[in-house]
Amino acid sequence: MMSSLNNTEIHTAVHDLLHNAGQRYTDKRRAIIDILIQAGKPMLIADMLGKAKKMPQSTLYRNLLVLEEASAVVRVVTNSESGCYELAEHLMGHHHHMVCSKCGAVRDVVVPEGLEHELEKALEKVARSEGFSIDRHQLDLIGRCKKCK
Amino acid sequence: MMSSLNNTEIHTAVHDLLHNAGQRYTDKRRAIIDILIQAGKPMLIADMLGKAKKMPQSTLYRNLLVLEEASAVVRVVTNSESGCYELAEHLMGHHHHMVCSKCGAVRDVVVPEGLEHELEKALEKVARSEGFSIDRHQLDLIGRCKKCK
DNA sequence: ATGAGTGCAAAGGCTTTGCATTAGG
DNA sequence: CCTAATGCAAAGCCTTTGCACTCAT
Repeated sequence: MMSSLNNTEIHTAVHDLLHNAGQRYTDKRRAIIDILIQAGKPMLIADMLGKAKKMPQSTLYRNLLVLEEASAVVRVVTNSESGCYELAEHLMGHHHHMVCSKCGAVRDVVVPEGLEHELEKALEKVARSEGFSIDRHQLDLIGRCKKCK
Repeated sequence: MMSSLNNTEIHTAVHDLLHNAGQRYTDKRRAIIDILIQAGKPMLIADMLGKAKKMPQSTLYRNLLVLEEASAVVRVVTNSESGCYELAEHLMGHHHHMVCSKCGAVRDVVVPEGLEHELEKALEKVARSEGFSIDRHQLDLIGRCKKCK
């Protein structure tokens, strides 16, 4: 049901996603995807600007919106001062986040599939009774990482 | 394990929390807590400013930080443009959020206690193996509400 | 050629800060 | 009395927008 792709497959998938959205897979967009692949975790916009030193802010911001619209990346909600993005779930696999409330570090975490499935069933049931239709869920563990404990 | 308090009990509890933190329970802070009690759900800073018409922005922002520091309120992370706060869990009871990705409406939702407990156990186990200590978790269902479906 | 994508700089919007005034204990 | 809290305005910071230039098809 769930799988992550290798780097080449990811680029191909993103190319297709953009193409279907009537967008081009330009060098800058490829560079952004490469950064997210290499990081393997959610990246702050501030950090992405540090990694891609030649990329103007406006280009990064605009392309993140395009990539999000095409479902290649998702914006991760955090309490950080700057925006945070990662590859979409169908590229990364379903997972959750451990967020350090002190230093802001984010690590990916996977819960047992059985429990995940049970949780989804329960959430679906509650949501249906409220007339709410679920697109996805986001689970964050907030606490202290090894360094900040 | 799970309980919500009545309004008077909440004010008393907040008073004690602030007192323990060496802070005073002033009129403005009480007004903020009243707004959150009345709303019964997470409130955007923008909306709180609308409710408390006489409160300057700086007073609201500063007091939210004080109340958060004293564990009376928590900042809810959203993709909204402005900050979002609600009463802390020990005042509200543990719950999760259904967030409409179109209109931004937030509803509280409670999952069966058994499942919640099982989930916590599993999360604790994963976190421990990473040297991460969990303070709390946040689970959001993202989708469409009845109106926006 | 022709519209999408890019770069630079300026504008926008939410949040924080400085400082003088007021109030709670 | 004395420090914390408040109010107003200005400054900060992240993000968005305008416009001219460049690139890919």
